Order: sequence, then structure tokens, then C-alpha cells
Amino acid sequence: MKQPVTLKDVAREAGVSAQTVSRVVNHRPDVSPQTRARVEAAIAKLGYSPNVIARSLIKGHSNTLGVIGYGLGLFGPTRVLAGIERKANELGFSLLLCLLHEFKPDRMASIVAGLLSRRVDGIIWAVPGHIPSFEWLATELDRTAVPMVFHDKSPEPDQVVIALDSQLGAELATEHLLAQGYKRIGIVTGPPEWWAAKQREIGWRCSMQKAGVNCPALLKAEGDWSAASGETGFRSLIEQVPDLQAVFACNDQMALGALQAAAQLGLRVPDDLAVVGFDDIPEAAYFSPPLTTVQQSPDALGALAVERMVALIQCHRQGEDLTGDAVLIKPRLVVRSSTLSI
Amino acid sequence: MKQPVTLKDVAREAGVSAQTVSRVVNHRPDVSPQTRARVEAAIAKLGYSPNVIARSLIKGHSNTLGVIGYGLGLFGPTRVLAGIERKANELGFSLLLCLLHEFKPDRMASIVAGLLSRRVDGIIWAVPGHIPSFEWLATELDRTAVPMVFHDKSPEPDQVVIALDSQLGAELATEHLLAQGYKRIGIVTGPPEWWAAKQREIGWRCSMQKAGVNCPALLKAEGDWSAASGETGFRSLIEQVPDLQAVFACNDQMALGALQAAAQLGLRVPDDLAVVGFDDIPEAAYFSPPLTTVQQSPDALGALAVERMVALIQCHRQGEDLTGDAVLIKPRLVVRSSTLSI
DNA sequence: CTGTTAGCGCATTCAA
DNA sequence: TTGAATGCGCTAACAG
Repeated sequence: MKQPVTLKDVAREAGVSAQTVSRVVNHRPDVSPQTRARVEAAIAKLGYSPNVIARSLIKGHSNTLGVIGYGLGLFGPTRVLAGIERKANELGFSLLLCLLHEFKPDRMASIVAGLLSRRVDGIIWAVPGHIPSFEWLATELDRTAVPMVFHDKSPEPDQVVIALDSQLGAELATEHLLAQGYKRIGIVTGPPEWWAAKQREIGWRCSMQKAGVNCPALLKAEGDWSAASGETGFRSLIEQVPDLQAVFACNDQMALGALQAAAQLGLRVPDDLAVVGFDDIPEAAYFSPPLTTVQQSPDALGALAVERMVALIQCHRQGEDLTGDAVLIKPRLVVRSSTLSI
Repeated sequence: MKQPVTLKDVAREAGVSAQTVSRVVNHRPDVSPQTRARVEAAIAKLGYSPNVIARSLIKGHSNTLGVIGYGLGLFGPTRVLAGIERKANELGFSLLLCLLHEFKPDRMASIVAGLLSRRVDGIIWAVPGHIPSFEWLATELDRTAVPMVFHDKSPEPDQVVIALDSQLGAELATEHLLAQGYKRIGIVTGPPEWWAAKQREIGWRCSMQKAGVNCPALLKAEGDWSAASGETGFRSLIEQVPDLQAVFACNDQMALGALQAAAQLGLRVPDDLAVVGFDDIPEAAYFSPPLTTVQQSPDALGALAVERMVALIQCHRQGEDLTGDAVLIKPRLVVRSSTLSI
């Protein structure tokens, strides 16, 4: 139950003023070597560590970033968070973590309010863009006191957005299937409210049309990212299009569900059916068969978000209003045996 | 670039003193209804939100918990973190998140120092117990200023530990296999430095001995939790014991690797070989075949850790030193077809 | 080079 | 019921 040691305690111990101790702690040059040594000895003896809270109060900023994550169940968002933590730590920022378990406007508002009252220097939405929620957010949060960076949402003029180029990823996947000679390529999408899910569907559609293959509604089933939804989605697909040749599942979990359903229906992958996923989760290489999938680099994405955020904070402190901009990270395709029937 | 609104601004706007505003904000009874209304109007008009930083400085505590997580790659630790966030939020605590990417003593020390200087009210080690690191920790952190709660490590007299009963889980898995008539049951362990990994191995060994089956070193391979290590581990096992009947993989990813290796070797699961995992990750039900595994409730574990922490903090504030205690959460076995050859 | 004064935003004494 | 002083731990701006 020892009280924390304060500047004054150290000052008394070293026989100097509090200000001098402050100078030593902040590595100011204007302290004589002898004094510095005495103070440092006192610091070591008492085990003093500066109170960051008090420092924040004066400086008007906390070197803390608010991070809003989306649960911790999905691969992409979770790894983005890990990337954020790593880079923030590197740049000397602490992270105040809030998890958005569901897209509820009032929950979003209260999270932001809480973060603001804790005087974070910026807020990173490490939450995948959920179209209706973010539309609401845009009206509500119009001019907030602190800079914000968004993740995986539609680029808007006044926002800083770091996103994976999901459409490109879907195009890579679809074009790979087309190049292998598959024509009737179904899709199991994510929830349509998710920006990334929409982009992946658009990518599939574009590639199909570019190749002159038309894609009727029958070729599309809607999932919710879970393996279970991948299974049911695939089953409804194959029921509607019995001669389906390939499936593009919009994440690896759904691809796994599709693989299981295919096995149960006696379809051999890749001979009877090709399957592509999205994300490249670590397990994807160990599915049976190993899954061809689109690899993203969520860690890099998170790191980038922090870098932008720190730049925004600098500008904010100088009173400049930085214009928004969007960054799209390019994914790449990892080809494994789930699409190689040759 | 608007400056945040302060108590004084509200006081001026409402024509009262700052203290009165403070009373309203803190829901004190001793304010007349008219005054309260005027102040609340001013608060709403100016969009005031109290500065938690300043409040912490006075009160001497921050209503913030430091959480140290272990990367975000493993299922258990990640979900524990999610459980912690949920409960902390519910109890009005914010979370300062730090990720321990590797078990390095100096990194651990600097994380704790950083958290302490930010005046967290307590520290939760949401990090799986790594035996050498935590031994070091015990000597170093002997009497820290704030209470700590640990996760998945060996119970010690003076520590509060919330752990999954990994040994029991392993016993459930092994006994299930024994009950199915399997005798030569191999194990692919986790890294031996991990407490949980050790416990799982102990559980396997106990059950085997209890059943009168001896378990030579040949029946054991060491993995690192990854699917890749599950694959190589299983291969070395089957090489040493060609008539292996079953494998207990100490997590689901390694079980997945074993499943793939078995398939490549032409072994049918469960007819030629039974496989059990540990964790019950959401994908486990979609492996081929669906995986029998030990289900833990990491969310509940995290929630419990926060509850204990808050209790500790209360005691700490009253100057009492609470004695340590350990809680072991019981897992349960989920039986799927990877062990049902009948 | 070093110490003094002031105040960050708020809550806890008091007194009125 | 309200207001005035005081200080949490620290640093900026001075003065010496």
C-alpha cells in the first residue's frame, strides 16, 4: 500500500527543487552533471517513475490512441489490431481499447464519448466498414475534437481511410478461376452491409463480365463469414446450379464450410469443383485440400493506420486541418491445390 | 481545432461556480433543481464532457486496467482478451492494451513500467504462463504498487490466478479415446515452457497410467501450436509407432495438421486413426472429419479475471492485502466424428 | 545553471 | 444550497 513516489519526494531526497528533477527526467541539457547525478541517484533509490496522468493534464495531450475493434473473432480485424498495437508501441503511443461487439449507433456514440473524455489524441476505427452504421456515424461525428482514421470502408472526401483493396482481391481470385478454364463460378458473399463484402462481390462480378461470362443471381449465395454459412450457402448454390464448376467464398471460414459440404456431397475438390477463399488464415494451407486464397496483410494495414494517425495528430496540434485521403493496400493470390485440377 | 470545454466554461455559461457544476456532473444531491437544470442546459449547449485525466489526478486512481496480451494469433488468449474487455466495460473500467509479442524479460519489465507510469489501477496478465518468464517475473515484480491477476499459470500462494484446468481437459480427451478402445494414443504437445502445454501432457500421462497403459517417450512429439508443427509432429509419431491408434493434439491447429498428414499417408480418420484436439475453435466442427475436441470458455475466464481484479482493487484501496487464490475453470469434451469409428 | 511562481481541470475540504 | 480556497503531480515561463 505504498504511495507512489512523486517529483517532490525525489527533490527532497536529492536536495534540489522539483523543477530540477523535472529537467533531469525530461533529459533537458541545462542541468550540471553533478546535480544530474545526484538526482538520478535519488530517482533510483526511491524508484520514482513520472506520473503520465499529471503530465498529460498540462501538455493537453495524452499520447494515447483510442482504438475501436470489432470483437476479436474475425481474422482480418484482429490482425489489424495487432498491427496497430505494434506500431503504436513503436511510436510511443498507448492504446485504449474498446470492442464494438455489434453495430449499434448508441454503442458507437458512447464508445467515442468515453474515449474523448479520456482525452485520447486520436481514434482509430479498427472496425470493418458497416455501411448503415458508418453513414450514421458520418452525420453524427462530423467535426469531432480529435482526428480519426477508418479501416475498410468506402473512401469519403473528408476521411482518412486505410483499406484493403477487396475488389482487386476478388478479381485476382475470379480471374485465376477463369484462367483455369472454369466458367460457372458461384460466390458465397459476406453480409451485404459490410463494405468489404460488397467490394468482393463487385470484383467477382467485374471479372466475370470482363470475361464475357454472365453471372445470374443463381450464382450468388449470402453468408455471414462463418463456416456454417459457407456450408449452407454452398448447398443452396449447388442446388440451384448443379453443374457448378467453382466457388469463390468471400473468406476462408466460409470456404472451409463449402469444402465440407462438397465432401459430404461426394464432390472431389479440385477435380469436380474448385474452391477459392479470402484472407489466407494460417489454417488455410492445412485444409483438405489446401486452399487457394487471397492474402491480405492486415498487420501492415494496422501499422499504416497508426502512421497516418500520428501524422494527423501533428497537423491537428499545429491547427492545420489535414485533408482526407484513402489508401488501398493490394492483396495477392496464394495458389494451392483447391483450384489445381491439372 | 476547438479547445475542449471545461468546467469553468460551463460555470460561466450557467452563471454558477465551478463547484456547483462539479456537483451536478457527479450527481450529488445537494443542488437545487433549478440550478441543476440551468447547469445541465449549459452542459448540453457547450457539449461538455468531463476530463477524466484531471479527475484521475485528484482521486489517485484512473479506473483503467492494464492488460497484457500475447500477440493475437492464438485462439485462447485472444478470446480471453475479448472476455476481459466485455466485463471491464460493463464495470466501468477502460483498458490500456499492451501486446507481448515474445517472452523477453526486459520487454515484460518495460511494459509493466509503462502501465504503472500511466497509473493503471491493476494489471491483468492475459498472457499464457510461460514458465521461465514467469519465474523471473515473480522475483522482479514481487511487491508492485498495483494488484495483478494472472492467467493460465501455475498457482502460487501470493498470486491470483485464473486458469483453465488443462490437465482435466487432457484427461477428458484421453479417457474418451481409451473408452473407445484405443490404447496406443500419441500426443503432440505444445512448447514445454508453457504451463498449459505441460498440464495437458500431464493429463494425458495420468489417464494413460490410470488405465494401465504405459506411455513411452516414443508416443510423444513436441509441437509449437501451429498446424505445421502438428503435421511434422504427427509424422514423426507415426514413423516411430507405425501401429498408432490415436493422437491427442494439444490444440486444434495441430490437430488440423495431423489430419492433413494422416490424409496424405492414406490413413482414414476415424477408421484407421482417431484424432482429438483442444480448444474447440469455431472451425473445428468443419474440419474433415469434424474434430472431437476439448472446449474451454475463454470469454468466461477473461470476465472472471476482471471481476477478481476489481475485487482486488477495492481491497487495495482500503489498505488490505488480499491473499492470493487460484481458480480453475473446468473444460468439457465435445465429441465429433474424428474419434467415432463405430 | 537553478529556483520560484503559476496553473493544467477538477474535487475535496471548509465556510457562508 | 452554494461558493472560496487548496492541492493532486507536474511543467512552462519566468527570475535570479
